[in-house]
Amino acid sequence: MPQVPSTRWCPTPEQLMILEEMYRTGVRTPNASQIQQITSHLSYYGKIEGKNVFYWFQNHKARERQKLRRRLTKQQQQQQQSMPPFSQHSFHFHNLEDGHSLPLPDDSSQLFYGHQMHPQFLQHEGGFQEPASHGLDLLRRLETGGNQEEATSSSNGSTWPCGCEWMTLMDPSFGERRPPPKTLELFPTTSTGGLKDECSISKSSSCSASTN
Amino acid sequence: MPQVPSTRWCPTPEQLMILEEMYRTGVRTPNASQIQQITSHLSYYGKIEGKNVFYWFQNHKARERQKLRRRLTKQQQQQQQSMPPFSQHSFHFHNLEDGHSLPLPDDSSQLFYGHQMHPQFLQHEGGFQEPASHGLDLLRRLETGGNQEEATSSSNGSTWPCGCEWMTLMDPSFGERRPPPKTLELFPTTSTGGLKDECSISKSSSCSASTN
DNA sequence: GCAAATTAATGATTTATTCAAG
DNA sequence: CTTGAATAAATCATTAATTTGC
Repeated sequence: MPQVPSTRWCPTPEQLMILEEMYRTGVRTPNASQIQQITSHLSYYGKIEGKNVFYWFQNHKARERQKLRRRLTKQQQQQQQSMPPFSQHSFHFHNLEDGHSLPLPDDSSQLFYGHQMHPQFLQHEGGFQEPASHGLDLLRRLETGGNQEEATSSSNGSTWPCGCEWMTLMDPSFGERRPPPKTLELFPTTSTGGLKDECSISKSSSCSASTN
Repeated sequence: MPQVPSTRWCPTPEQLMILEEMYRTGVRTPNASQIQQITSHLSYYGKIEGKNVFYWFQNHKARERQKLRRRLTKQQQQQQQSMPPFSQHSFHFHNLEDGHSLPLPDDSSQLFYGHQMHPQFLQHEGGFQEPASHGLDLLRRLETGGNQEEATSSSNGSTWPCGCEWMTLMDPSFGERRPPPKTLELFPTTSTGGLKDECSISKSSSCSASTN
């Protein structure tokens, strides 16, 4: 019996395919409600949570970029090697192995691209016998119209589309796995122990308690 | 009237003082429920959200570390300058301006330190006439005992103490500010436009759709 | 004294890096 | 070795301090 519930999400092929298609279509950094929607759609194909979707886009974006970068620096290095050894300095300071800021294809918006997407959208050869239409029209609705947020940002007004998050979990419906019987680890692994702080209550705050 | 509601959180002096004291006491990376608690405690002194607490610890930790790092590198440079110019090479590769991985005082736990804290804890000279005891015993309860999570992690089992988050906002009670009438900016500033993707549905996933 | 202009702090996001499961 | 998860670093952006000319 599956007594070790496997700690991390394992995407099903369908989920993966849809995510990749969304990425190809331009989705890079979906915001909270978009993630919510994507999650519920993908949950049709298997267990999934919002954070999985979030992390997936983060990682995929980063690693695509990384792939590109490696490819470019490799090219550069080959060019460098094919040059006379004189011109080999001129770096030496700054980017020694990673090319810190290259103009790479990034997301250009917090929102989905509005441009017309490939209309065939995953309908090429029907890789799965799953009711692909199910996830499909939902996704399409995501991209074209049905956003009803943008005025429903409840608490603050700042949309805070991403970045941090927790507090209340979102979907206690999908997963129902019990926590692994960890032994209440107070000092997980890197117990540097001695606290050794260096902070100082430097200055009292600036803006006094105005209701703003 | 305050028609421009100010987009970002401005901590009150009390909030700031409490946060700094918690930091000094060893709190570095509180997890979701801890942030929840801290937030509700601090909300006594003014409007605040969970993400504010999260960001505060992130930033404070990072900037303390940065301060230390700068101090150290400055020392190093001075030492370097007071040396004969022979020994000036020996870096040149790796950390050229930031000392990428120094053994700095970091958080040593996801949880609060259990060690005995200064028992006076903010009770030195009563900087504020606020009922300081209010936030105080609450904080103390945070540090010593009253965690009832660790078994209440609802959805997945992974505590996922931090990192990302959104979906459902947590405290719609504190803030009640309307969203600033932003003009629905679809392409914020850096409209790189062309999408230029480079992705490839590289490989189908590994684990098939097991319910796990 | 006081605003406009500049600079410094710091709240909020994004990106890079690291860890660890499989 | 791939990749989900998490953390740290870098960056952006806004607000407060501070300076400067009047």
